Amino acid sequence: MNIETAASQMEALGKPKRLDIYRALIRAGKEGLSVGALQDKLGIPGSTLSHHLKTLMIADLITQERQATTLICRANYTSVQQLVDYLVCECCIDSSQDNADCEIDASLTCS
Amino acid sequence: MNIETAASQMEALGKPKRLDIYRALIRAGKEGLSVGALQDKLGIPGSTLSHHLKTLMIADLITQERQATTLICRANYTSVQQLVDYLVCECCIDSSQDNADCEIDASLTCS
DNA sequence: ACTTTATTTTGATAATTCTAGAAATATAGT
DNA sequence: ACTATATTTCTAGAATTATCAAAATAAAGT
Repeated sequence: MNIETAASQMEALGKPKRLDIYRALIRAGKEGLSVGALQDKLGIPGSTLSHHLKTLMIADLITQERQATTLICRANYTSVQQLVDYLVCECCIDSSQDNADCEIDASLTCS
Repeated sequence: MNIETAASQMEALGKPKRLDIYRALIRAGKEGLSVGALQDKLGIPGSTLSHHLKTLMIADLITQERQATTLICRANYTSVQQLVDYLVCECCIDSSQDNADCEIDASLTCS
């Protein structure tokens, strides 16, 4: 992971509509969702949705697989994990203090 | 956490310079870094740096504390954790498949 | 070939954002 | 009050981005 990649991924997730799209795909799991299903679910015009999906694709945050005329979109779980790692996994390494009580907790506690 | 907040935080981290600033603060730990120290370390002009810090502040990703004439900046560890939770913690909930083998791993394995 | 369905590309406009020099402000020491 | 240090605000130009209607493309059924 380099900083340009990480920043472009963050940027891709940095607009409410694209974050919405991405989270819908995270929720959808392995089955994914077609472009049309996303369009119905989120109420975004096709051309706009297509642009946003392209941005997420270029950032390697989602994948697409064609099934006849429909395109199935899926979240790329590996890349988001690497992104999160890049963001927080060097916590406190430049600190001269004792890091034992570093406030950041690397284990996510999903509620 | 709502989608506007999450998106604005992602957007704040979505430019290489700001991500660099943020990661420098993550690495610095509780001690934090002054604006001037960041300027020296990253080679960013003062006015540009100040704008970026303001963006990170508004997004609640960092905090600032004045010590005489210098401003100490620190990463807000709580907010980034909430952000990561928001991003991945609803993984697969809309899936009709068995989620047991969901590919996403909620526990970060920092290497 | 034609039609239908699904999605992307084109193109154009509006809006936002990045950047950094110059000037202004804030704080504290002399 | 004056000076020095640290940081922010002002300003403006360049660059990027978001949006979506309309046209184009892709795939498969009739």
